[in-house]
Amino acid sequence: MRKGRVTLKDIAVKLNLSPSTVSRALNDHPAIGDSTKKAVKRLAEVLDYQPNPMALGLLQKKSHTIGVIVPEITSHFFSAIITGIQDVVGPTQYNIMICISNESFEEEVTLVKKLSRMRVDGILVSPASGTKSFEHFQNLQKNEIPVVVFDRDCPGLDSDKVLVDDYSGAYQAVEYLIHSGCKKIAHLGGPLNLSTTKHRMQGYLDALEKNNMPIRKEYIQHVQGFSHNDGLKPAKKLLNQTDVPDAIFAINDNIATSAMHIAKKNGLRIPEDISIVGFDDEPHSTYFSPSLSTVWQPVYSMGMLSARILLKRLKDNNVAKNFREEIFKPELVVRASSK
Amino acid sequence: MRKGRVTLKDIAVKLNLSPSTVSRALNDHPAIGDSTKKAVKRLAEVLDYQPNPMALGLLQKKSHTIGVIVPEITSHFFSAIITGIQDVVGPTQYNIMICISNESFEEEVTLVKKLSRMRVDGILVSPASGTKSFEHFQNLQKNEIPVVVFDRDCPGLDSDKVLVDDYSGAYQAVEYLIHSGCKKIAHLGGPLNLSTTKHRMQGYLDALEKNNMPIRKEYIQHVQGFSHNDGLKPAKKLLNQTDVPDAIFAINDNIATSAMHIAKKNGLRIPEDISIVGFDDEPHSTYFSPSLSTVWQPVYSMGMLSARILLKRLKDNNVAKNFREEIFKPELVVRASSK
DNA sequence: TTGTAAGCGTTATCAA
DNA sequence: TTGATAACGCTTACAA
Repeated sequence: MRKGRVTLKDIAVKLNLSPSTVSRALNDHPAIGDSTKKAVKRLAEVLDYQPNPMALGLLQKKSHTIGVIVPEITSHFFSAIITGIQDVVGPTQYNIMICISNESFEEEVTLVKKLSRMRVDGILVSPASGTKSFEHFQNLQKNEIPVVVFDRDCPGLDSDKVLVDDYSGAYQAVEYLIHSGCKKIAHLGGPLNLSTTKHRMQGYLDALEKNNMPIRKEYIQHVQGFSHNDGLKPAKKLLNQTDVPDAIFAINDNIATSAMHIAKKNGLRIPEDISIVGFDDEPHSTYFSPSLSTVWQPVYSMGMLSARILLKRLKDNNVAKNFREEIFKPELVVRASSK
Repeated sequence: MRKGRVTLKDIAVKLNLSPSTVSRALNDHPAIGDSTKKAVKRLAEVLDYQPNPMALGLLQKKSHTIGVIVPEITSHFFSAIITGIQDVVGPTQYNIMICISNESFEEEVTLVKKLSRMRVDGILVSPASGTKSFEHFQNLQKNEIPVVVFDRDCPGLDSDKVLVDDYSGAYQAVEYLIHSGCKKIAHLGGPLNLSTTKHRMQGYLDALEKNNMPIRKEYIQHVQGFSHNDGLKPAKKLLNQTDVPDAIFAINDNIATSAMHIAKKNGLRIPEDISIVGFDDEPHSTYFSPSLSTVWQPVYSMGMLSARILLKRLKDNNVAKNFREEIFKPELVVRASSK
């Protein structure tokens, strides 16, 4: 009695009832008398009864837990998505297990296995930049664990998806640079196999082409990761050539700051000599000098929608086989780092 | 058979064994024959058997889950701590459930209840800035859930603690400002009831006093939250008075950037007219212009140690009643925002 | 309106 | 060396 938590049985004994009656009373079963219901609920309250989720889970073959796999949490981008997810899932019966893959395919696979072993009811995932194959996600689906992919697409994977029109965001940014008079627009692209990298790159290329601007290979560099340091070397390559670009469209805000750093170091004035545009609209980007022009994405909404789609699927017992694909529109935000 | 996951029983049936034998074989019980062990393990491998953690949890009254409560995850500070925790806990049998209180006492209480209901085996927590009472943590302890507090102290709460010598960090920073010739050193403090706020403030006050500098009330302002925007108003109050400070020691890097922002706007040169020092050493602080002087904290180590202490306690069945209190030393990092 | 009993998947105890 | 059984806490037919 002193040991361990209060159980249904404890309440049953104290009230001279059977555990099943207590269970039904707490679950507002119609066949239970009002007086017993009240008595049970009162005692449960007093004893601070908390149903054991493991017993429930075992019985219902559900963990009531949703796994969330993100590449990292330091950026506002992913942490805002997580906030969106939490705000939707929080009020429900589900718990969230946040896992960080550190942009590593291997860690992602490990996490997926772990979550699968845990019997999570569903998974929200934005794949690592190193992720090229999606077997691990398909294994989840084989185990009837629904997967919702967000932000970074997994081409070929049949699942619900909540994405951003990266192509449009990039196109907007580059077309704006063109219209502002830039003639030599460079691109600092992301890790090569990411869908976001590809789509933004395509937006960049198409914007140039549609505006009859030449595509110059030496104006395209790719970073290996998304942190400031990852951008320094590629930015140097871009800015240390004889025919210096007069604009850089960067894969994200961090990399844009790498470009700003190198540009300043090389004595270039921003935006007079070179315009710089990022992607993501990280909060602190506003406070750099000059403040960074960038492409905003509806991150919070993405998180919420991803969670809602998963919850709906769980509610419907994962029967619907028609997967949803939702695509959000990003928006260019012009600040002081561009003309 | 087709439905649901592979269980011990499935394996047992296929091999004409009893479930208990299979269980023992998988757990390398000495009394099981080598040949059966091999057969069982092989089949388990083939069938991709994954033990059901809920069954185990029910039996052992353990969830094998550790709850982590942090006020936010956007700062490098907390996300690095989380990384430290993950790196220690990841290789063990335990899972981590990361929860974000959004600096709100109410949300923190809700999270604690949720984790308690979940039967987490232990909790690592850094309290919200709104948290003044610690009953919710004491309730956990009553339920024999060990609590390790990190970074932000809970005065009066008996538990393991992993803290930083904020006093020393602040003292170092302010004394350095004094030695560099600043005469009018202001402080942008944090939310009032946080231990970190108090200790850094005391370090600031003592450094002034020990160096025979006057303490001027009008040079002390407090922010309500830790984001850039929270710092703008207090920074204005500090910098829009007639006798403008020639140095600001800010509670963290975000707030320091608020001060930088207002200082620049007011036409002050940094560091010629005013020195600014932050706290936390956020990675992007290096890339502001001028790069920010700040106080570094061993965040990753803090996360690792907190996790290790909790794991140790779990291993020892939470018997030891002598709580550990570990205090890390922070270090001043001088960059370009100060003389 | 309430109680009984079975079962979810696993391990530990006892017996064989 | 292995098997049968009970137990963990809960829900749900089925019975009363």
